[in-house]
Amino acid sequence: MSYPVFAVTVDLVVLTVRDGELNVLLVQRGLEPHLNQWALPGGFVHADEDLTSAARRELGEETGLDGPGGHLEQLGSYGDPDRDPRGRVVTVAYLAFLPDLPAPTAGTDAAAAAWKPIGAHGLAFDHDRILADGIERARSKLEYTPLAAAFCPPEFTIAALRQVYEAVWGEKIDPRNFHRKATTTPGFVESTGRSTEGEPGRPARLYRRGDAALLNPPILRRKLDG
Amino acid sequence: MSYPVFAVTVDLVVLTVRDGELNVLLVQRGLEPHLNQWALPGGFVHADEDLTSAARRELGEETGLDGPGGHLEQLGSYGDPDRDPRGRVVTVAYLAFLPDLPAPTAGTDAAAAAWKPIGAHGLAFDHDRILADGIERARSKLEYTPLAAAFCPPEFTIAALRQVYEAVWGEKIDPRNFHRKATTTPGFVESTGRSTEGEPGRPARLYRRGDAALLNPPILRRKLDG
DNA sequence: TGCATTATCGTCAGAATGACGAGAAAAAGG
DNA sequence: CCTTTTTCTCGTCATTCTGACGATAATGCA
Repeated sequence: MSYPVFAVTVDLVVLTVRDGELNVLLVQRGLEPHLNQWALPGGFVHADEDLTSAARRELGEETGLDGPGGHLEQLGSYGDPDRDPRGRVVTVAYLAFLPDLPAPTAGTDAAAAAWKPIGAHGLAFDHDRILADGIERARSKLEYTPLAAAFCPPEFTIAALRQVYEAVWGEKIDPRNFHRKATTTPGFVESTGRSTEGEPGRPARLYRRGDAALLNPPILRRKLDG
Repeated sequence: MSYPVFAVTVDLVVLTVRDGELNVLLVQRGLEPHLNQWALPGGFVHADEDLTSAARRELGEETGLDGPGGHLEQLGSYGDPDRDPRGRVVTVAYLAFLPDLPAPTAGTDAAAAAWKPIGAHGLAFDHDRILADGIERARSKLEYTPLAAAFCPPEFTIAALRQVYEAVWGEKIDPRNFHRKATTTPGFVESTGRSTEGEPGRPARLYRRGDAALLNPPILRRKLDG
């Protein structure tokens, strides 16, 4: 049997919220092709490695971990014949949500790693498109799942959760209506009994992520940009 | 540079509604491995071929076309190291919705092709899992998109559209409430002005698919099995 | 003490939903 | 030809959900 030969990589769209803004983890390439250009972190899948394992490994190499509060899912595959000058390379993109904590560390084949606000970057390969797809997926996921909590530390306030929505969607949300929605939607958040201390304003109750896989009813954006 | 070598295939989850039941297109394998076992249709990606083009080509080889009224989207990639005994094979799965019309024709490397009701098949490779993922995706897509119309011919009645939801979700829906929802949700369906003739009961108005990419508000299932 | 800030609770009108009644318009059958 | 059956379509009504926004609670800070 004869069939074409491919290389397979994983690329990561790692999102976090910093200072009320949605950020993505980018690396400056230390190898050809696209030397010194910014790109999504990623690398080749090893010979005896699962795709998800490869994504988790790359995530660990760049950030440290996707521990509790994080989330990792497959985003999609990209395989245009001319997307990589080295030859036929199919990449399986993964989407990760992380709390703000980690400071990125450049991997072995990267000159630098940094959080960058989402926006117009001229990324290497087809990474601009992969990033756009990841952001759109994230915006949609927040509507129907409790994954906004994946952007938060294990314990968080309703206000912190709301700021995730505001950052990812890029629109202001009424704090009173959001509070009602978050606390009454079954399985979204669970109270820990604790509260914040030392912050300005009235102390806020702390919550952890609930056990629902889907929000019912969902939290819908006002305007759909379909 | 050295890295592992892969083969890349596309596999198709082709769904349609026949006699009020959700059906999937399966082929009986004409080659090793898993000779004579039922599997999802698919094949190797050619040397100079886009992933989506490969999926469309395979769909054409098995069914004839995914013409107007149909829909094709990427479902996800599967790459466990031992998923294919021939070696390291990553498959990119695609999900297709088609109207009932076509009768399947066995491709060159298949002994047979047939529509089968979804349910417990012992499919080759990891195709049981891919099929389950495709069905779950379809159920979810009907909630938030107008893609139920992709299961219908270019002109269809509201009742036909409702039967798609009932088949895919496996639950009965009140015809009167569904009629109100379908006709008032912006961009879901557009009236053609024509009506059915010769059918029992009052003639039904015919509609075509609307131009919305997302349904707002969505059509939510009662029970979430997530 | 008074003020700014933030969290939380309540209220109210409008929209959406689920349950269901009832009429309209055709085929089918005596 | 007239009745029955079938299916489509439009209304009604109570309940729930949403968006807008007022009011109060509980803290830090001047």
